[in-house]
Amino acid sequence: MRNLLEIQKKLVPDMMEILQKRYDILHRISTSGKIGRRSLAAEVDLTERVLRSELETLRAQGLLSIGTDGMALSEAGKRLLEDMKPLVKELFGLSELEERLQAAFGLKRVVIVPGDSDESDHVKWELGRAGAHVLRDSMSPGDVVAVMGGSTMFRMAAQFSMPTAQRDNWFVPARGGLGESVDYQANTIASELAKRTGARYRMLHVPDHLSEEAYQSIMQEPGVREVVDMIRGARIVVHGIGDAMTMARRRKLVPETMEEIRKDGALAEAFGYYFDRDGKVVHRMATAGLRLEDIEAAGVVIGIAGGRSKGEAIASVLRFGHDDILVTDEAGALEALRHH
Amino acid sequence: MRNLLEIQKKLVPDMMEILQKRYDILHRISTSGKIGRRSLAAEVDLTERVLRSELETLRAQGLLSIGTDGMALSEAGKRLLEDMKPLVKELFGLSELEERLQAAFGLKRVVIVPGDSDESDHVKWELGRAGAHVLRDSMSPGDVVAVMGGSTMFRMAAQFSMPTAQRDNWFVPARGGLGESVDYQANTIASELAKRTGARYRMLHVPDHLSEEAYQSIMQEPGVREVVDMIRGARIVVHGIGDAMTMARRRKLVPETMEEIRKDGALAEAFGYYFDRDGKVVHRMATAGLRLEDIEAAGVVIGIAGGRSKGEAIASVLRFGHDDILVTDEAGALEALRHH
DNA sequence: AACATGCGGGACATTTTACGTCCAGCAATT
DNA sequence: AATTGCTGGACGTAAAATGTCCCGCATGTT
Repeated sequence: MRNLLEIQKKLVPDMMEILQKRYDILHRISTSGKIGRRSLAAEVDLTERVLRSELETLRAQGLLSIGTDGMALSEAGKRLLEDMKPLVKELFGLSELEERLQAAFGLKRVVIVPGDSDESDHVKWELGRAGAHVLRDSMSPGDVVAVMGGSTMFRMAAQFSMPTAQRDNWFVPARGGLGESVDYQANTIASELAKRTGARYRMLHVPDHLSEEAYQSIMQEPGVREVVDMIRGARIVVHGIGDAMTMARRRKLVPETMEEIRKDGALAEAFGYYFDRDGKVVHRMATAGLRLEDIEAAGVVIGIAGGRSKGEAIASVLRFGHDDILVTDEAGALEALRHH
Repeated sequence: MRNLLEIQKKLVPDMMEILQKRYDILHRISTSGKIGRRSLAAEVDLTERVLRSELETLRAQGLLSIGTDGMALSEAGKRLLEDMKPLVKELFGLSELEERLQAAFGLKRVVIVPGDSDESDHVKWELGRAGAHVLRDSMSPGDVVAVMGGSTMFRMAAQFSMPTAQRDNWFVPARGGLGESVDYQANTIASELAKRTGARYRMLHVPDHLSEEAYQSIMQEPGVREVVDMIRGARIVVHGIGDAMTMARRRKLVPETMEEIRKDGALAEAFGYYFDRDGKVVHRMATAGLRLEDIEAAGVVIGIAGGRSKGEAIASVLRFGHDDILVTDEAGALEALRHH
């Protein structure tokens, strides 16, 4: 956050969008030569009326010359486009990257924040904020949102906000307790999110890792059963992405299991599962939380992770193919693309 | 038009305003420490509701921490303000200049475009565009607008536009013919303005300079009389500002008169009158057009002139004291202030 | 010469957003 | 305990954005 552009993005967050839209329009006119409003609208994918408003402001700025036979750039418009050329990459570079990631992994949406989470804490927080933003956009009244734990999710939750409180939204932890710092527990994060929006939440008071029999017996508990049903029916799932080995260690898996998943080529971890480089699940276990089939059934799955070091893991989870939205940083995006 | 900022101003013209507003808010919070919404609204001169919307977006950007005991900057907010410090002058330098000019000459409004008209034609056109903008803002339905001639006025008219055609506006030439290029005639400019907006216009088919008897007789003509009455009742007057001697020559004044006004210290010319450095009128003559008393009676008087070389003339006319709005460029503004 | 096409721009109903206004609930201070 | 100042919710109204349709006008085609 040092140069003018970054400051402007902070103070006028809509600016980039508008800037890009108008640049698109000018650029399209530039390449098309004389063109009419209707055909232009189709090309830049705006409704006729919206485009018209844009054209009016562009004309008011003296960038367009509009005649009865169509419109073209004025001299000032041509000059402006020329002057912009060297800046386009700086301005819209991330948007291009977003589109490439989106196409490469068949995602619905990609959001990239500038920087590298590995290098700077600031970027980590920005990543969280971007994630919060995306989640907010994705939510509708009545939604149940299942969230994972982790430091990224924590930073997301800490910056979450809703314009108006939605009392009929539910936040639930996607999985049980992990024996980590309490701040990073899925339970904690679900409650934080709920608190910050006036929504409601449920807690899942079971350990994440269960033996089969313990699983069967605890599922008999009505208080648990109820929450689990809610979790498994969540419309939105938000999760971080981690390195497989680091997560395995943090989960305190028994050495044999660790060796096993390492042998299987486990590379990434997400929502409690381990994935190899092809996005294949190499390890699964009984869980009271969200299962793979619930992920597949969920309406919107949002992955949040950044940093060059996580790029490969991100690519691996995306290959799994059930994420709809990815929120990452520049370094993570580039690295993920490299492993495509 | 080379750097990012200039490009953004072109493509997103409202951006600077928003940027400044939000910067103001942050800055005020910064100096006030913890402060409430109502008192802050009074300080930054916004209604409570508008301020509230701004605060919401600022908070969404993570720049504010709002508690039940008031608001303060978050760490990110403080850092942003710190990062902005070196850029403030570049960003809002002209606004400060505008305010200083406004205060110095008791104007209602000042608009300054960057650059120097003497140096660059581009600035001349920008000056015209800014003038057009100001005029548009000033107009209300039913207004009669009297315009002077000159190249600046020409560039203003050429870029004038209205969002929606106002059939009940009138454009009239403030004075008669001047024997200059037809493009720069007040008549031509009035008609151009009318044409560009769907408004109506009248022409004044008399020479600007008249002997007393010619004046008396021509005013008997009903067609003339009618237009003259309209001119003299104009609510808005738009004029350029020129160097006295240059204009005298262009007007082809007889040598004796020229010598006379020179002796009187004539320095500037505007709406057909000559002013000395104190803003005193040093020469007046019979005119079928706008008279001084009409200027004084007009609701809005807009002066448009730029360039370092015109700075002194601008100061002189502003001293006269009947202009409400000044549109100039950076060089003209600085020079005018120097002669204050 | 008649015609069809595509153009900008006017018009208007409708949706969406912004805004002014008032108030409830809360925390700190008097 | 009362008061003050704070945020955030609520809501009707004003204003802006938008979808939709149409008209007159050039231009190129039949």
